[in-house]
Amino acid sequence: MDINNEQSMEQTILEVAERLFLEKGFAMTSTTEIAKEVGCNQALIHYYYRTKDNLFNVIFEQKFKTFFQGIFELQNLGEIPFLDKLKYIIESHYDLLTKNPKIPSLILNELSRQPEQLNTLKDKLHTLPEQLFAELNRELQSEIENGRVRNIALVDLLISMLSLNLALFIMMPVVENLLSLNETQKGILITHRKTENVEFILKSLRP
Amino acid sequence: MDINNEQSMEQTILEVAERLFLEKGFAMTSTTEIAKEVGCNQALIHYYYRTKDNLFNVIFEQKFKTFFQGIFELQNLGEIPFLDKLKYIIESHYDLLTKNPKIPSLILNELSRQPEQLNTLKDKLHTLPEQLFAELNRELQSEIENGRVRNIALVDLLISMLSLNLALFIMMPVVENLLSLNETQKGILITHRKTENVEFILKSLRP
DNA sequence: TATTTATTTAATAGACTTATTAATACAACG
DNA sequence: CGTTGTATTAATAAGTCTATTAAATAAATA
Repeated sequence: MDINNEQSMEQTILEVAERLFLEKGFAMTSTTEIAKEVGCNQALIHYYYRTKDNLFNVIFEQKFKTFFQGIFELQNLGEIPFLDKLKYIIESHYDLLTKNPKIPSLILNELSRQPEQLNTLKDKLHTLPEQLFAELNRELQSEIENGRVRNIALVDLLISMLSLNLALFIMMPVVENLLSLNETQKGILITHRKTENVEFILKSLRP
Repeated sequence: MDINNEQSMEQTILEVAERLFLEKGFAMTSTTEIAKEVGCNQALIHYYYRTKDNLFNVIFEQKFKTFFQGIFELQNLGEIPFLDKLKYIIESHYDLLTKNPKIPSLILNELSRQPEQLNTLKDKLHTLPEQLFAELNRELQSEIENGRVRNIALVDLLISMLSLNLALFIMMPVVENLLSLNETQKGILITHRKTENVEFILKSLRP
């Protein structure tokens, strides 16, 4: 496990902990186990991170940010047509999920463990999506008025987009097992559902 | 907690355990805590159910069955048009989720804890969906050929349906918190998304 | 080199967990 | 009434988990 010649212990612990927390969640991962995988003494975990909670929150906060900032940083889209923009947003979001397939489950599981955490995190996300929403809404209304998109509320559209993208990744551990998918097949499914989701949404928006 | 004058202890334990497992998951619920909520001695849990694992699996299996049988028992639909049938399936599924909003999270969380469990459960679900799928596929193909539905694979349609229905309930704990929804508002959202999902899907299927 | 500082370990306290066992209360029944 | 079987409890073994402390080692610095 530890051919981490050059890497600092502190960093190695963080990485191992991240992997284990993502795999098995907070409750099912012990500092003892992290230490064993790192190949160090268990006290060292506490030396660097004081408490298990703290270690977890360091990781969690980082993942949370990665994730939500990834969703909202949709600048430099400029003046492309609305539906193209939508396609781009769906695909970016899907790509983000593909790169971080286990973050959603982590967030959903652990936020119900410590719901207060949400308020702390809400503040730290000053990347206010309001602006983005407002602009998208303006464009959507314009498309509807011009008869290029059927009548639909932005919030409903966004929930549907989010649902279609997110669900596959949340269900993946079960799907994988149930259908006995190997890595290749899993990859094919993921790639396929990306285009499928875009098509499904755009087709639904036709006037 | 226990004005369970007439109910047997064995049953009370099961019900309290069910509630706690659904609320907080397997790892975060101790037999000590279950006993405390039931108002009995902790040894009694083990007297009736031997191990915590066993108690959990009794509950889990039952929920798993409730859930998947609920999905697949779509008899007596008879000769109604394909799109009506689809609407009915989506709505039934959504109603099932509304009645059991926490089961999906339970299944997703705990199946990754003990993946072997899936094989056991797979066998017990002899309600083979193959027949249903075959029939649905026949009807879908017919609709496509007759130009009443755009070209789409059944499996993709089903995944999209499942995703749209499931995602809201899985995200609900976070959504609820993030938007500070009270029970009423939550109910409104859930009701609204039911019709929205049906519309979103049917609109997408237009040729 | 000597001394301070940072890293790492061994040992362990203290809390909690699951599970078992033996003892007790309670019921039914002959 | 006394006996038998079930339901329930108290006590506790054995293990794990987090966190702390003091000692040992390694690194840095003067």
